[in-house]
Amino acid sequence: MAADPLSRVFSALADPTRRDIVARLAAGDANVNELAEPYDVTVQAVSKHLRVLEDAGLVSRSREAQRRPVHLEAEVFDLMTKWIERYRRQAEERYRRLDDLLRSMPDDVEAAQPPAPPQTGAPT
Amino acid sequence: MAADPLSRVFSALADPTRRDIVARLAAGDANVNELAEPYDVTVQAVSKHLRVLEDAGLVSRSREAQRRPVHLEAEVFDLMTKWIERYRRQAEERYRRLDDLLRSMPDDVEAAQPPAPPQTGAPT
DNA sequence: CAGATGTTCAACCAACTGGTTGACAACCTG
DNA sequence: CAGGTTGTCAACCAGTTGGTTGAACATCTG
Repeated sequence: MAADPLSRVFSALADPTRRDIVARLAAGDANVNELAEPYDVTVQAVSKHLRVLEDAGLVSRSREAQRRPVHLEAEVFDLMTKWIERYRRQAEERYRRLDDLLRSMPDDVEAAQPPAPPQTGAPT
Repeated sequence: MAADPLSRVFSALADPTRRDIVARLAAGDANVNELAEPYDVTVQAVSKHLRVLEDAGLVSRSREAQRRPVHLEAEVFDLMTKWIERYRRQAEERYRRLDDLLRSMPDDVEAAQPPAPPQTGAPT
């Protein structure tokens, strides 16, 4: 269970059952049995799914008698959206600039090799 | 390789190497050897990573002599952001309403069981 | 045509995943 | 306390994943 936070979150949401659980938790907290009910798997399997979501920081579990209400922690979503938006924007920006460049070029140079778009600096 | 599109995208980005490749492609197209260079794995391994990214619709590969330039397809990002935003918003909305409710309650009812927050309807 | 270069395919392997069953811990309730 | 409810832990299993090596394919260049 090492893996960086971002990998854990993406990985956790890569499973449809897990995404569905998140979707349902967005409507309100629930305990394990309730969550497991609609799926055609054992409660243990759902318990495992919840562990994965918890390790990813997507949910938290409190204690309430025998029950363990599961609560969605929406903040972690930001981690993903930030990552995604960063590179989406960068790609779009690059696209725009390439476009401008092409538009400003004389008509007969079409076959020339496309000059590497000016790097703006983009680490990791 | 069945899996729904959303699972494929999340799954593809769950790997740090793959995320790094996407990050670098945001700065401009590149071919397999170039992409493989910084990592401590064989070119074949990177080729496999690219296949995963391609299956997820995150990149496309054209042909250019022996080379196969890889291009980032940023549109698929929308699929994720839409999913994320939907439930993030819903969770925040629920939170806000619960907050209002608590604020409007008489002081001495604290110990009462929290009424299930009014479901607004949230499928799948 | 004979290389060199760039990329993929095929077979294999260790590690991880999502599922199972069975036992057990924790807690309310009769 | 006995027994039901709720949830987790442990061991196991089949399938997937990320990596390897070795061979093959495709294309430019001498």
